[in-house]
Amino acid sequence: MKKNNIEIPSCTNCENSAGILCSLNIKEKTELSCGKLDGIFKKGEIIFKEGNNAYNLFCIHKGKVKLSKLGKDGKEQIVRFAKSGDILGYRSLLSNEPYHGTATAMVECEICIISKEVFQKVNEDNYKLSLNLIQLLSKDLKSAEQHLIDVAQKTVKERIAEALILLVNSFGYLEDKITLNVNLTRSEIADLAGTTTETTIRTLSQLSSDNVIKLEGKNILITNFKKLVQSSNTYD
Amino acid sequence: MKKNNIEIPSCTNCENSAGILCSLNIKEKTELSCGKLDGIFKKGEIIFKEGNNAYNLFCIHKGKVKLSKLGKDGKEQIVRFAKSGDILGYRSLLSNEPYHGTATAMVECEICIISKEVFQKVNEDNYKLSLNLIQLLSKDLKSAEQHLIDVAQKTVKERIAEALILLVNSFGYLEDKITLNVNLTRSEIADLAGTTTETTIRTLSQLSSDNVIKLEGKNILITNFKKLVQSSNTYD
DNA sequence: TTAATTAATTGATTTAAATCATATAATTTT
DNA sequence: AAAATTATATGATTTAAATCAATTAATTAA
Repeated sequence: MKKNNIEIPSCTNCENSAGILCSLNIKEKTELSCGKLDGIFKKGEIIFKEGNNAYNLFCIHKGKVKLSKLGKDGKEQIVRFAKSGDILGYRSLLSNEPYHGTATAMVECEICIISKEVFQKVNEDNYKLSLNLIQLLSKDLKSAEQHLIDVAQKTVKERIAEALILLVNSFGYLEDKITLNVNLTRSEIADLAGTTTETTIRTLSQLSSDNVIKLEGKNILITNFKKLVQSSNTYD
Repeated sequence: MKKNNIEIPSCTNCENSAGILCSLNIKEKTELSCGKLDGIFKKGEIIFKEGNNAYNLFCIHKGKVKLSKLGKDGKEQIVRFAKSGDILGYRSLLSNEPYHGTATAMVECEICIISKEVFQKVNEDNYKLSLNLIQLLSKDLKSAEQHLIDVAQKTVKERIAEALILLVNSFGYLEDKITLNVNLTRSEIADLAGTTTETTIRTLSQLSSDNVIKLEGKNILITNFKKLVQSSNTYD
């Protein structure tokens, strides 16, 4: 991480305030801001590591982050994504546990680093924030359970389609409203869908010849979202 | 559900107080108790159903419950178990969402039913309870993520071994300290491990000939727990 | 107590997806 | 700009586990 001449504003006038911390009043936001560090993480850099002691809350000001866990034989499983306005590490801070997963910058990221003590103090004084955290956890748990069922019961093609939908929902499109606003390697898509790189490549080209998506170098264009949803066999 | 002549004590002197509600003081426990209903659910009876509106918190006074979700083609996926002292439904109540899964009584259960309003009120006034809920959710999320990785990366044998370990951790043994204190059908074990009934049967008899477990009718005896853990290939 | 379901078992066959093996293209590093 | 590394691509082969099929055992209902 590079701690340098970046200028992330105080929490009191952060444009990302629509996120989880929006329920805080000015006094609390000031308190949260007090003593925070701002850091730049380069693409590929690790923000925190699974199993390490948790001392900080990370608030993504700008950028894209993947959360992953290590499985059998060191195989990576991507469990979630995070972007501007999302917070990371709060679970470990509130439960006094090591970080549950590894957070990696997918692009250059600007991130505010808030100490455990400050976060705990603010949380203690604000029921609304606790409730927001409960709801956030609840949402994450719901999608983890859904992801579990998907991996357990769906075909690879359905899972890859589902992975693409998750990417759309997490990061959206470029200005053309069709090109996925994120670039993962085939191997990362595999780690997300729970399959292998080769199978991912084959499946993507299959979806491409089905005219569901279009592959243009690193970019994936979603040419037929409706068909993509059908391909994912999602029922809810 | 049968609402009849059972006598579950007030929360103030419930012997299950070691659970999530232990942080409440007498006044709050009394408040929680006030207006609660007690019900008996017979084996196989549904306590609440995935997708239904959530109006109540369920507190298991006695019994065993499985939480499951429906997947592709109606295939069931067991996501968690609950027993005496555990609470069910709080996620939906706090997030104002329908129940995320279906809760089914695995044996005859005695369950206290607390209304949404009462639970919300008590929760609002007690930061410690909120924190406990956050930690509980956090724990559930952690195991859901682990379960996800297991299903995505492990072999069926490893997953079945893992499922048996989960059953030991959830329900323990009978007095002989070797017989699993819960009976699932082969098909339910399959729904937990994310495989088919036939494969489950074959894998269980394989574990049996490896002298890891012993099959005695409905009962499963864990004759070599250490070997079971090895079979599950669990690394943490 | 017999009939009807539901659960457990075992064998044979199929298949989806992993693995293995190379080849080529695209980045990075030197 | 060349070398080295990493990512993408495709074909051939293997394999774990699902599916299909049929039998027996154990519950539950009539």
